[in-house]
Amino acid sequence: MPELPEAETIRRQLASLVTGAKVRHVEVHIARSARGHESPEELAALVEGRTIREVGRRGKAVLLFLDSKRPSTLVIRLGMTGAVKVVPPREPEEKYTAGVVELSDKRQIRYVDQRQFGQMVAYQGHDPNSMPEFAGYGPEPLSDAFTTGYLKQVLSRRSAILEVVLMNQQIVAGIGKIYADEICFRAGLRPTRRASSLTGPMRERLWRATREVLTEAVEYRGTSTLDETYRDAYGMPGRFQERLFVYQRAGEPCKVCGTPIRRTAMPGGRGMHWCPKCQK
DNA sequence: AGTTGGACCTGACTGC
DNA sequence: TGCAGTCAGGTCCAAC
Repeated sequence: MPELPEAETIRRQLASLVTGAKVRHVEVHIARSARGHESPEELAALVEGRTIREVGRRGKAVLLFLDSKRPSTLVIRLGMTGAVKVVPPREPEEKYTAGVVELSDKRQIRYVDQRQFGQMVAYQGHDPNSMPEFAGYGPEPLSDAFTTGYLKQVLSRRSAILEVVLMNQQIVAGIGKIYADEICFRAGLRPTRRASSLTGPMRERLWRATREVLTEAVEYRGTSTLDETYRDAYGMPGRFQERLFVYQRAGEPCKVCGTPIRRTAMPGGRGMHWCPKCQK
């Protein structure tokens, strides 16, 4: 599912493909995917006729910053199965195409979302902090605001398990199931352990693992496992699945010590994957 | 306030 | 072969 590395991959590709392009027309094909608006027209009015000045990202969301005079932002939250592609005109439309942004050069930015957990929503202005979806969001894990001091401050007060805390966007933005599992593995910490139980050295390892895993995953252009529908803006799969140590590897031998990887249900019933020998 | 559990959604998979 | 049931998970909301 698209998390920070997948959203960042799409951001970079969109930036090179559509920066400077003008939006001619916007169509909403799945109303649910534009549920933040009263009507498709309301969304279109904030986007049509404007020029894409910059492409940004906040957590797992891709942001198209439009115009500078009457600034607005088109936010695309990818949810579980969202994908954003830039296609030539008259490319056959695939199933679950939720929104189409037609550019004045006739190319289209297509937003496809099979499970429709994602969302396309536009706002006036360019400041993500003023948008309700990002209210209270934690720091970007690859920014300078993400430090071991910050981790101490937020983790020491949390009784929830580490996996849940890592996936909490209010603590740190952009981490979901895949990378929470992988970060815990590389930090040598069980995802089942209470966040407040981490010692200083453990937080140091967690901080380092977070930066390393996410940075490497961006370099590999995200993760596309067998049942992941994730594709980048060119329709290509990512390659980080080659580098997964634990995610979706229950029962398979640990790549470090050979012990079978375990799967434990976390609150809510979702699986956490971890090595009982490498992670304490 | 923090934590937990259910709902949303569809396709893939399992078991009878 | 077919069909019901289960699982997957990002995020919101309700309940404890």
